[in-house]
Amino acid sequence: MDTHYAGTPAQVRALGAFIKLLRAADRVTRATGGVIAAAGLTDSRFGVLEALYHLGPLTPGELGRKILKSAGNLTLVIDNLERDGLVGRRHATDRRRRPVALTPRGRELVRRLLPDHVRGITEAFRPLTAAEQDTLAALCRKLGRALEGPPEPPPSPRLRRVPSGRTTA
Amino acid sequence: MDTHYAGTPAQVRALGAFIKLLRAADRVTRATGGVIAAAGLTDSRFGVLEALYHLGPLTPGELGRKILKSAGNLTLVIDNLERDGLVGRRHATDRRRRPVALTPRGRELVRRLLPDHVRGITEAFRPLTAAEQDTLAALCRKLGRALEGPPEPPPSPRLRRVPSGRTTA
DNA sequence: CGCGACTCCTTTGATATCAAAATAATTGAC
DNA sequence: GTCAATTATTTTGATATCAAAGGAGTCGCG
Repeated sequence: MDTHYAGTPAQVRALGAFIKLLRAADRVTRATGGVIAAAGLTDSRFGVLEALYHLGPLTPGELGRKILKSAGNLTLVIDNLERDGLVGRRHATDRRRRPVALTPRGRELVRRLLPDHVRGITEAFRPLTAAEQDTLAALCRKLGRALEGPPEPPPSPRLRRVPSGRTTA
Repeated sequence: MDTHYAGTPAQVRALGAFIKLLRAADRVTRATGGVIAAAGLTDSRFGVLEALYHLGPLTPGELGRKILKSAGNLTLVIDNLERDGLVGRRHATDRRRRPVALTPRGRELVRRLLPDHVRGITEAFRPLTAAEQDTLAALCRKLGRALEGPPEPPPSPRLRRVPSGRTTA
């Protein structure tokens, strides 16, 4: 849908780019979702499995930061993956942080799906030349990086607490 | 997250573009969602309101095709908007197709939110130059169009039905 | 050693999302 | 006029999503 908004040229341009960006993302997601859906997975589940496949066991907090899901959502997604025997929660020294790891079955599923999934993505991007794909990636990266917000500071030694109220806003 | 996939150069390139496209779309959605959320709306609700604002009353089927939501989802989203007094379902000659229209209150809400929403989008895209925004839009459009699938054929005269079974797959 | 501050994850409540099935309405052949 | 085929929307069931609240666990000050 073209924009119907009557604004400044900068606004019309940004709105047009915004709509087309979201549409393209939606289209490629739908175009490439078949392999995942055929395996009985959802995008979110596959995202969790894929992250664990590439990076090894991760705590829910680490997973949430990697794949940009809220803690509450991840609890449910991990619960369902565990129920299906694709991941397992491990115990660790710090019992607040429970790493999630792939089971052998989960690892095998990702190993089997990834090549087809990647082939599907490559096929979906075929309408763009290699140079166009590089340009698209560079622009998306520039935009995404700028909107990332400042990186979280590394964990610092605890501040001494003061008697009156919290130290944070 | 950079790709960790060891594939052909074309695959690595497409995968990189894919990830960055989805990340950028996610980032701009989150960056621009504040105005909508502050008004107590979700992205989907606002999408419905915005489509009705620009295009006038639409049936759920037409809305679904415009904003790419399933019929079942739209029923719920429209139900909630109707409950909140922002849209109304109308009766039509063909009682299967019930157009949805903005109420005066819904129209006023969109009229009030749109300028701020568009300003937010323009601000979010500021990290890209005007030329870069145009290039991004053109590439996304090219990609999105290619993945659209053939447009639905216009409604055609009914085929004569044959006695044995259905004519469609 | 006790306890408050803080971290991490789970639970809760509401909403969104889809596919599939069900229901309601229309259309046209016989 | 009847009825099968078709169209459009709703309902159902399962899952995903978030924000906020709650529970479990850790840490360091006094």
